Amino acid sequence: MNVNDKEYRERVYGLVRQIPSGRVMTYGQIAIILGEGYTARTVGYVMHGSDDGVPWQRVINSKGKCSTGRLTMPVNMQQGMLEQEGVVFSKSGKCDLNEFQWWPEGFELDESEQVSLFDKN
DNA sequence: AACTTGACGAGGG
DNA sequence: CCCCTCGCCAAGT
Repeated sequence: MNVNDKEYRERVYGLVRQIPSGRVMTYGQIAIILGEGYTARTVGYVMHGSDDGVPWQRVINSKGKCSTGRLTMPVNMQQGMLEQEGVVFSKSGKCDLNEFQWWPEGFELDESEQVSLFDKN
Protein backbone atom coordinates (compact mmCIF):
# COMPACT_ATOMS: atom_id res chain seq x y z
CA MET A 1 0.00 0.00 0.00
CA ASN A 2 2.20 2.78 -1.28
CA VAL A 3 1.13 6.39 -1.75
CA ASN A 4 3.54 6.50 -4.68
CA ASP A 5 1.69 3.66 -6.34
CA LYS A 6 -0.13 4.82 -9.44
CA GLU A 7 -3.28 2.87 -8.71
CA TYR A 8 -3.39 4.03 -5.11
CA ARG A 9 -3.21 7.66 -6.16
CA GLU A 10 -5.64 7.31 -9.05
CA ARG A 11 -8.40 6.08 -6.76
CA VAL A 12 -8.13 9.37 -4.87
CA TYR A 13 -8.02 11.55 -7.97
CA GLY A 14 -10.87 9.63 -9.58
CA LEU A 15 -13.08 10.35 -6.61
CA VAL A 16 -12.09 14.01 -6.38
CA ARG A 17 -12.85 14.49 -10.07
CA GLN A 18 -16.44 13.49 -9.36
CA ILE A 19 -17.05 16.32 -6.90
CA PRO A 20 -19.51 18.75 -8.50
CA SER A 21 -18.66 22.42 -8.72
CA GLY A 22 -19.77 24.26 -5.62
CA ARG A 23 -19.48 21.20 -3.36
CA VAL A 24 -16.64 19.85 -1.19
CA MET A 25 -15.30 16.67 0.41
CA THR A 26 -12.96 16.27 3.38
CA TYR A 27 -9.69 14.31 3.53
CA GLY A 28 -11.05 11.98 6.16
CA GLN A 29 -14.24 11.41 4.22
CA ILE A 30 -12.27 10.33 1.17
CA ALA A 31 -10.22 7.97 3.33
CA ILE A 32 -13.40 6.40 4.69
CA ILE A 33 -14.87 5.87 1.24
CA LEU A 34 -11.73 4.38 -0.27
CA GLY A 35 -11.35 2.20 2.80
CA GLU A 36 -8.51 -0.17 3.59
CA GLY A 37 -5.12 1.44 3.36
CA TYR A 38 -6.33 5.03 3.22
CA THR A 39 -6.19 7.58 6.05
CA ALA A 40 -6.79 11.33 6.15
CA ARG A 41 -3.03 11.90 6.30
CA THR A 42 -2.23 9.76 3.27
CA VAL A 43 -5.04 11.34 1.28
CA GLY A 44 -3.62 14.76 2.12
CA TYR A 45 -0.20 13.62 1.00
CA VAL A 46 -1.59 12.34 -2.30
CA MET A 47 -3.51 15.58 -2.87
CA HIS A 48 -0.33 17.55 -2.33
CA GLY A 49 0.99 16.06 -5.55
CA SER A 50 -2.24 16.45 -7.49
CA ASP A 51 -2.04 17.68 -11.03
CA ASP A 52 -3.90 18.04 -14.29
CA GLY A 53 -7.65 18.23 -14.13
CA VAL A 54 -8.03 17.39 -10.47
CA PRO A 55 -10.26 19.96 -8.72
CA TRP A 56 -8.01 19.93 -5.64
CA GLN A 57 -9.68 23.04 -4.24
CA ARG A 58 -12.81 21.03 -3.44
CA VAL A 59 -11.03 19.02 -0.76
CA ILE A 60 -10.93 20.72 2.65
CA ASN A 61 -10.50 19.67 6.27
CA SER A 62 -13.13 18.28 8.61
CA LYS A 63 -13.73 21.65 10.24
CA GLY A 64 -14.88 23.10 6.95
CA LYS A 65 -11.79 25.24 6.49
CA CYS A 66 -9.22 25.42 3.72
CA SER A 67 -5.79 24.31 4.79
CA THR A 68 -2.56 26.25 4.58
CA GLY A 69 -2.89 26.22 0.83
CA ARG A 70 -0.31 25.04 -1.65
CA LEU A 71 3.09 26.31 -0.74
CA THR A 72 4.07 29.15 -3.04
CA MET A 73 0.41 30.09 -3.39
CA PRO A 74 -1.61 32.71 -1.49
CA VAL A 75 -3.35 31.21 1.52
CA ASN A 76 -6.78 32.51 0.48
CA MET A 77 -6.56 31.21 -3.07
CA GLN A 78 -8.37 27.96 -2.38
CA GLN A 79 -11.20 29.68 -0.52
CA GLY A 80 -11.45 32.23 -3.30
CA MET A 81 -11.79 29.53 -5.94
CA LEU A 82 -14.54 27.83 -3.97
CA GLU A 83 -16.39 31.09 -3.45
CA GLN A 84 -16.33 31.50 -7.23
CA GLU A 85 -18.19 28.18 -7.39
CA GLY A 86 -20.77 29.36 -4.90
CA VAL A 87 -19.47 27.93 -1.63
CA VAL A 88 -20.14 30.33 1.22
CA PHE A 89 -17.55 30.91 3.95
CA SER A 90 -18.06 32.57 7.32
CA LYS A 91 -15.93 35.47 8.42
CA SER A 92 -13.63 33.03 10.21
CA GLY A 93 -13.09 31.08 6.99
CA LYS A 94 -15.41 28.17 7.60
CA CYS A 95 -18.09 26.77 5.32
CA ASP A 96 -21.11 24.78 6.46
CA LEU A 97 -20.36 21.13 5.71
CA ASN A 98 -24.01 20.19 6.26
CA GLU A 99 -24.77 22.30 3.24
CA PHE A 100 -21.75 21.92 0.96
CA GLN A 101 -20.24 18.53 1.70
CA TRP A 102 -20.83 16.09 -1.15
CA TRP A 103 -21.17 12.30 -0.96
CA PRO A 104 -20.91 10.00 -3.98
CA GLU A 105 -24.14 8.58 -5.31
CA GLY A 106 -25.35 5.61 -3.32
CA PHE A 107 -22.89 6.04 -0.52
CA GLU A 108 -24.68 6.32 2.77
CA LEU A 109 -23.77 5.51 6.33
CA ASP A 110 -25.67 5.80 9.56
CA GLU A 111 -23.93 7.33 12.56
CA SER A 112 -22.77 4.10 14.20
CA GLU A 113 -21.14 2.88 10.99
CA GLN A 114 -19.29 6.15 10.60
CA VAL A 115 -17.92 5.90 14.10
CA SER A 116 -16.66 2.38 13.60
CA LEU A 117 -14.98 3.33 10.35
CA PHE A 118 -13.25 6.23 12.01
CA ASP A 119 -12.01 4.05 14.80
CA LYS A 120 -10.55 1.58 12.34
CA ASN A 121 -8.12 4.23 11.12
C1' DA B 1 17.35 3.53 13.29
C1' DA B 2 15.71 8.02 15.66
C1' DC B 3 13.45 12.31 15.10
C1' DT B 4 10.85 15.87 12.87
C1' DT B 5 7.16 17.51 9.76
C1' DG B 6 3.06 17.80 7.39
C1' DA B 7 -2.97 20.26 2.22
C1' DC B 8 -5.42 15.37 8.84
C1' DG B 9 -8.93 14.33 12.75
C1' DA B 10 -11.04 14.12 17.40
C1' DG B 11 -11.46 15.60 22.13
C1' DG B 12 -10.78 18.76 25.92
C1' DG B 13 -9.91 23.32 28.08
C1' DC C 1 -13.73 30.47 18.52
C1' DC C 2 -8.61 29.42 19.40
C1' DC C 3 -5.01 26.38 21.19
C1' DC C 4 -2.94 22.14 22.65
C1' DT C 5 -2.41 17.05 22.85
C1' DC C 6 -2.58 12.62 20.81
C1' DG C 7 -3.16 9.25 17.37
C1' DC C 8 -2.14 8.57 12.72
C1' DC C 9 1.02 7.44 8.31
C1' DA C 10 4.66 8.43 5.10
C1' DA C 11 8.85 11.33 3.80
C1' DG C 12 12.87 13.62 4.48
C1' DT C 13 17.10 14.38 7.37
